[in-house]
Amino acid sequence: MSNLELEVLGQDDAAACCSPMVREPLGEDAAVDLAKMFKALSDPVRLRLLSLIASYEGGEACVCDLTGPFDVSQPTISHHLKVLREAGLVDSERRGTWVYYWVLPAALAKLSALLQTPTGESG
Amino acid sequence: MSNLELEVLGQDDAAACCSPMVREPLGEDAAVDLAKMFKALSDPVRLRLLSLIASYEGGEACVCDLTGPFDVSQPTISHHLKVLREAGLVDSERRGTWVYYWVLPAALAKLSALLQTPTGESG
DNA sequence: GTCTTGTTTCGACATCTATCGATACAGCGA
DNA sequence: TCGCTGTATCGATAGATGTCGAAACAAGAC
Repeated sequence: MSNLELEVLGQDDAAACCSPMVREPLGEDAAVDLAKMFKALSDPVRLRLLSLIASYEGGEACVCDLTGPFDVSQPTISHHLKVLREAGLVDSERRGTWVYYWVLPAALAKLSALLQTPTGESG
Repeated sequence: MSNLELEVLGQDDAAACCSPMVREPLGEDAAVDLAKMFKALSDPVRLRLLSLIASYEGGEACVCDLTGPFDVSQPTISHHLKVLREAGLVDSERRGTWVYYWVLPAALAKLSALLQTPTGESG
């Protein structure tokens, strides 16, 4: 019971990690972590993969569904999926022959919150 | 008068550009454009530069304020600022000897909206 | 165990990128 | 115009990255 309580407190601490980057200067360590995630999003194929995965009914897609819509080879798709996974933007699970991928909403929400601008200032 | 009205309508059209990428699959052209912006954000120094610029009183900073806080040379700072500017994330203006940079909130807002996840789903 | 399908990893390669010091350019005051 | 400060560009370099086909690995059916 006491171990469970400690874990919950730990999660609370971790949740207080991101405010808009325009509010106060980013630290070096935070910038390194965030740059990794943005780098994962900096390729058109990977952006489209992420979007396609998330758009699927049920919010997940099998790799076999992902190799057709792109003009790159299957190993390249695998490579891109690995980059997304290692950046913490998606997770995956093997179910028999097939491997399924899904987007991690918390990671996107973190980046979205980071890029928030002060309310009402849209240009 | 009629020309002004057309321009206003044009701006209204441009504002209706971004919905969350998790909602429906991104197209190829949109992905290429967006990847460029994410690529600009994929370097730790550039992230910190963007954040520092936006955090300044008045929302803008002179290059002379930006060369000190980083462990890279002045030409490297210039190069990074150029990348940010060409990605449409910042704009700049020379005022005599000094060059000032400021963040373009609409660009950040566009990316933030793109990364929005369905309300209430944070993990 | 063999064969098949699906997926990941490997190695090579062309291209891209962050960084540097040197240099060119921009602006100002005397 | 000259000398100075501030900034952008240039050319070179080492390291990173997207892509491919081949090979290795994972799982299922017979």
